[in-house]
Amino acid sequence: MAVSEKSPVRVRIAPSPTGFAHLGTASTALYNLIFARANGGTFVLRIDDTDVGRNRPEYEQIIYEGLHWLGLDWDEGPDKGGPVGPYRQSERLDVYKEHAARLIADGKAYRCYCTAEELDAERKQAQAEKRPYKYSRRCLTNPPQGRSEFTIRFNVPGGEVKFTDMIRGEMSFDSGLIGDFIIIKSDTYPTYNYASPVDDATMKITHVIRGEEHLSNTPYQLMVIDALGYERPQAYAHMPLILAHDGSKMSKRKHPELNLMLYREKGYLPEALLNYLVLLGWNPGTSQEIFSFDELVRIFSFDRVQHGGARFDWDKLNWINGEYIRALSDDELARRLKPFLPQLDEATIRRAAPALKTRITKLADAVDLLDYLWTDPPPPSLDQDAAGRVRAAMEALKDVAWEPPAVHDALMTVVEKSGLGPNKTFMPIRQALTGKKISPPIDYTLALLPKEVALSRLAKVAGVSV
RNA sequence: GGCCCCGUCGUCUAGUGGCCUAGGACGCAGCCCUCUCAAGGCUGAGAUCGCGGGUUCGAAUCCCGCCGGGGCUACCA
Repeated sequence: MAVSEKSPVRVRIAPSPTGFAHLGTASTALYNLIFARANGGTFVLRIDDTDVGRNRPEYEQIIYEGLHWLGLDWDEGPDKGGPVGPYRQSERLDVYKEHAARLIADGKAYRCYCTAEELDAERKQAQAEKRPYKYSRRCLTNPPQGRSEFTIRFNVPGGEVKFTDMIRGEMSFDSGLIGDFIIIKSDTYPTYNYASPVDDATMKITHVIRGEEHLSNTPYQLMVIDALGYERPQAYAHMPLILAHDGSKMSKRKHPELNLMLYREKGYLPEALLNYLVLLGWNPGTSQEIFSFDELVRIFSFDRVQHGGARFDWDKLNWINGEYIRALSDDELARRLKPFLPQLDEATIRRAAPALKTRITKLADAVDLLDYLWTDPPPPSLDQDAAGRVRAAMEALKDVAWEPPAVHDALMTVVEKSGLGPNKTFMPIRQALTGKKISPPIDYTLALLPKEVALSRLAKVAGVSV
């Protein structure tokens, strides 16, 4: 993507601290960071906390945590500072107020004393008459007297609003269809379509990369920037939305996959999640599907971004996560597994790593495979022959080095003597040790357990006392 | 309702007038490998390209209409 030389690239994300860290925030942050790094630009984090009713400071911390987990770190933000701060909208109230005063002085905004009820009635009236609703502009010409509570409305000038979307090309909206919208609420806080462009302009944002839900908001914001006499961002990019698996919009209630922290809890690797997200709405035009961040910085481009929303698919995410896990070294896998296996010491986790690698798709899957190491399974009841083979195995194992290869060799001599397939010997052992029919390869299943514990579990099912 | 965006296998997608009897990936099925489960290898099923009209010698690709989905239309962001 060619970028004009005139000003250094500055991009931003502007999440609202109104709940858990959002998947969409992660996705938008990723595209912004890629673009920033590709152009030697700056990535800004701004907190859009103008909804007094829903914002909570702890939610801001959760956003930081989620972004840090993914490695999507910002250059300027509320916690880091920077040349164009403050970066929290609630701390920029005077900025919005000053700009609003200027707009009013220029006749580009005006106070509105209408009550919510009156506006509601206007809207219903328009609806009943099947007429597209636009604010009546009553307060522009003859505001009601003797009221003290007011909002400030933007005086929409009319005309075409044009801008460049890096994904869709030239966009054009008829602002005659847009009513005078509120820019300052009666609680003195700014609305989104006002605070956002004021901040984008004063923070010298050059490229606005955000979700598609903001495409229709862009003309509102551009009008504000124009009215203030600021330079507009060079371009916008509206990324496709991430839809629920059934094609509907994701909702916090119905779709837990919206919650970023869920992925960490389930054991998705941050780099795998990022890889999946970038593929949801973009492709390189080649068959490559696994990308490092640096690779993305090199090859990502907005002209290969999808225009329509993409459905979230756990299966594909799981596959990608598995690919990343398999690509990890044993040491690294063990390190990442550690928080998921608090019952085990590091050495044990490390010894299990090779056997786990191709068997788990998420880190948390390791628990099912290894929980026999800290819980005693109920002993299965075996028939005489099987119990006999277990006894033979105990005998063969007694003096063997407690490592998978040695264990394996010892067991094979028992298999050979039995004249039966290996499973006839291995499965009873597996069940005796784990209580399950599925476990890591039998040599690992044995060797991961302390030798005495393993032998005592075998003894229990073989009907011998140790 | 108005404005805007979108519509190719179940899902993510390639495709920009002939190379498409529509390609890849995930998932699914079968086979091979194999101590279980995976991983890996191979094979296969799966899309009349939302529908209907045009334009053209020729359309998934261009045009129009319709239908469907999504977004915005808030003193939410």
